[in-house]
Amino acid sequence: MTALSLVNNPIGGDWRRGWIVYDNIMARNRITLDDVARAAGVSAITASRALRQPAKVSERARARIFSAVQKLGYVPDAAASALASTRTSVVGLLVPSLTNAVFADFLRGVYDAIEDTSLTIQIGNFRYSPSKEESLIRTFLHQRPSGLIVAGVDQTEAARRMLMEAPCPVVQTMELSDQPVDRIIGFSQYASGEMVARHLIDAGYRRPGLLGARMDPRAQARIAGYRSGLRTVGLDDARRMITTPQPSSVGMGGQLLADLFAAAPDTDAVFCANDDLAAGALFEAQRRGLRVPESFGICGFNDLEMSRHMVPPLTSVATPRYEIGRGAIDLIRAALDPLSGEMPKRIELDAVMSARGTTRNNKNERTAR
Amino acid sequence: MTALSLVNNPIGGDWRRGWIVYDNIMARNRITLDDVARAAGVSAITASRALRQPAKVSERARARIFSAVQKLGYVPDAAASALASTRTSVVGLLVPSLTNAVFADFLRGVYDAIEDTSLTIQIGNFRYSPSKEESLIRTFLHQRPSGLIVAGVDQTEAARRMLMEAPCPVVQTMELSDQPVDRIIGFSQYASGEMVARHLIDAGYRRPGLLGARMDPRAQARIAGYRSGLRTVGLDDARRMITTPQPSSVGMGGQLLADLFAAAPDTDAVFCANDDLAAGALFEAQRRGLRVPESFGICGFNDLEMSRHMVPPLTSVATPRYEIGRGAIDLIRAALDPLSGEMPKRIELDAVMSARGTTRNNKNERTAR
DNA sequence: TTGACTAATGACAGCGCTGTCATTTACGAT
DNA sequence: ATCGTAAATGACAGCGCTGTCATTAGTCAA
Repeated sequence: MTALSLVNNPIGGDWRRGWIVYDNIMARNRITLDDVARAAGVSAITASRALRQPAKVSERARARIFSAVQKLGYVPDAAASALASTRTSVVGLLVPSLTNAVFADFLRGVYDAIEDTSLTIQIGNFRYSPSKEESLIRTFLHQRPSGLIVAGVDQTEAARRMLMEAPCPVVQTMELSDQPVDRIIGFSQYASGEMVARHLIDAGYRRPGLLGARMDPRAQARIAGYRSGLRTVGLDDARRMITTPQPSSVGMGGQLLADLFAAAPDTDAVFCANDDLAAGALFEAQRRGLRVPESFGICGFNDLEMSRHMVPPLTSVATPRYEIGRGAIDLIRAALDPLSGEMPKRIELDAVMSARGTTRNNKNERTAR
Repeated sequence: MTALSLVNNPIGGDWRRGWIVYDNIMARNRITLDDVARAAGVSAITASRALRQPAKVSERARARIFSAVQKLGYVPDAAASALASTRTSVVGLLVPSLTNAVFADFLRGVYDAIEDTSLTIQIGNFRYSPSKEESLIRTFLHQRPSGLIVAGVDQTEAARRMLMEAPCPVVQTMELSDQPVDRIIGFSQYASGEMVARHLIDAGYRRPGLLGARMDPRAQARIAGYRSGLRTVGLDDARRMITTPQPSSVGMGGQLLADLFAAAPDTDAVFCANDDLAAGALFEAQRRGLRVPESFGICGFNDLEMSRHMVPPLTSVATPRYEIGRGAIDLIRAALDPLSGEMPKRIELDAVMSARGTTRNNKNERTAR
C-alpha cells in the first residue's frame, strides 16, 4: 500500500449516518472519559491515569473511577488515544503466507497471547516477496504500532534499517540469528536440517534425497543444514536435491517425488521440507508400491496434526510454532512494560524429531536448537 | 474484552520516545495534510477532499495535490481520520476458530480483496462460543468499524439486535438464510448435506453413518440435511450418527470411526462433517483393512487440497470458502460506496460434489445451493 | 511547627484530520 | 453587463484523549 494507493479511499459512503442507540454502542452521545471523570468526581486526566497507570492514582480515586467505568460501560476510544499519544495499540504481524499450516498455529499462539490485553493484531501478507515485505514494514511503521513481528531474519537491507530504527519493539520469529534486529524467538532451521540428516543416516539410509518447494529463507536454511549433515558422511548428492519455486502442496509432493525418481531412481529416502510435501510423497510412494519405511524412508517437517495419523505415521520434526506466536507477543509486552523485570531479548526453542513409521528406526528422540 | 479488562493497558512503556528519522517514517515532524496543502497551494480541507472524493476537486488542484503527496511521501494518519470522522477503516472479522483449514482459505480471500484498499482487517476469534461472539461484536462496534463480517446466521438474540442496528454494513457468511441481518454470502449447508446423502444412496450404500465433531451450527445444518436426505429413502438410522463436542481433527476421525463400528458394525459408508475427520476415517479404515470404496464408502466435506491426493483420493464436497471471503469484502465495499450501482445484498454460491475414489460411483458431479 | 520532600491531582493545549456551513469562483443565459 | 445557478474552495471548530508542567495534598524528620 503506497502513499498514492491510499488515495482510493473506499470509505466515505454515508452509511446510516443517523445513529441508533443500542446497548450504548455507537450512540451519538458516546460515553467519554469526561463522563467517567465527572461521575467519579475527578478530572479527566486522573481518570485516564487510573486506567493506564493505576499505581499513580490514590486507592480511593481509583475505586471510584473503576466503578464509574463499570456503571457507565465506558470503553476507551482507540483512535483518540492513538492520536493523543502518537501510539496505537496495534501490533503488526508480517507473514509470508496465509495458507500455510504453520501460520495457523503461529497465529493461534499470537491471539491467545493478546487475550485480555488491549493489543490488537494487524496482519500483513507479503507472499514471500522481500520487496513487498519491505513496503509493508514501511506502511505499518507509519501507523505508529506498539510492536512489529516479522518472519525470519532475512529482510532486505532497507527493511532491516527501518526495523532497527523503529520506535517500537520488533520481534523476529521462526529462526535464530546472532545479529537480531531487536528481539528474537525461534529455533535453528539449520540445526533442524542437520538433525534430519543424522536421523536418516542412523536409520541406515545411504542414498537420501530432498524435496523442497517455495524456497523461502527458512526452508533454505533447513536444507543447507540437511546437506551439510549429509556431507559430513559423504552422502550429499546434488542430483537427489529436487526443489521448485512453486507453492508447496500435497500434490506438489507427489510430483517432486516422481521427479526425484526420474533423476535418481536408486534414492532410498527423502527429507521433505514440510509435511504437506511429505504427505504427497508418501501417497505417491504408496501408488508406486514402494515399501515404506523398509526400502524407502520419508521424513517431513513441522509435524502437523495429521502426520501422526497417516498410514504409516509420518516421521517429522515438531516445530514450536504455537509457542513462537505466544512468545513473540510476550516479548513485545515485556518491552512495552517498563516494570517488567528482565525479560530476555532472545528466546531459543527446540525442534524435536518425531521418528515414526515412515523411517526405519523409530525410537530415537532428538532435539535441535 | 469487556470494558473493565481494557483497564489493564499494557501500553505506556516509554519505548524510545526520542524518535529517529529514517525514510520519513515516524519522524518527529511527520508530514501532515497541512504540509501537502501548503505545498500544493490549497487549504487542508481541499487536500483532504482531493484524497477522499477526487471528483469534488478541480482537475488542476487535484493534480497539484497528488504530486505533493508523492513528493512529500504523505501517508494519512488513520487515528486522526478515525477521530474526526467517527469511522475507522477497520473491518471486523469474527471467526469461530483460527485452526480450521476452512478459515485459512476464507482469510486468504478476505486479504486478497482488501488489497489496494485502505480497509484493514481485525480478527476476533470466538472459539465457537456464542456468548464470546456476542461480546466481541460489542467490542468491535465500539471501535466504529467500516464493516463487520460474521460467521453463520446463528448469533444470540442480543448479538443479532446489535448487528441489525449497527451503523455499518454487516455480512453474514458461510450459510444462507431467509432473514439475513443485512448482507449475506454463502451456500446452503442443509442442501449440501442432502446432496451427500443422495450421492451415497446413488452409489448403492444402504447403511450409511455419520461422523461429526465440534458441532457448530453450520455442521449441524449440514448433518440435518444429510439425515433428511437419508430419511426420504428410509435409511436414516440414529445409531449410526456419531458426534462429539470435542474439536475436530484427523485423530478424532479415526476414533469416531472406531466408535461407529462399535455401535453399528454393519455400517457401509460414512459422511464425515469435514475432511480432517474423513482423512482420519480413511486412515483408520486402512488400518482395519477395509476395502474402500467397495465395501466401505467415505465422503468428506470442504475438499481440502490434500484430499484429492490421498490414496484412494477422497470423495468430498468442495466449498467456495475463498470466494466467500472475497465476496464478503466486496459486499462491504459496495455498501460503503454510494456510487456503486446495484450490488446485490445477497450472494448464493454453490457447493460442488467431488466424487472420487472413496465412494463407488465416482463420475457424478452434483451441485448444492 | 516547619521545611523538604514525594505523592496525587489538575489545567491546558494540541495530536491530524474531517463535518458543517459560509464564501468565492466559474459559467452559461438573459 | 447582469443575474442565477452550480462548482470549487476555505474557515472554523472539535472529535476524545494524553503529554507536559504547574499546583496542591500528604508524609516524615528535625
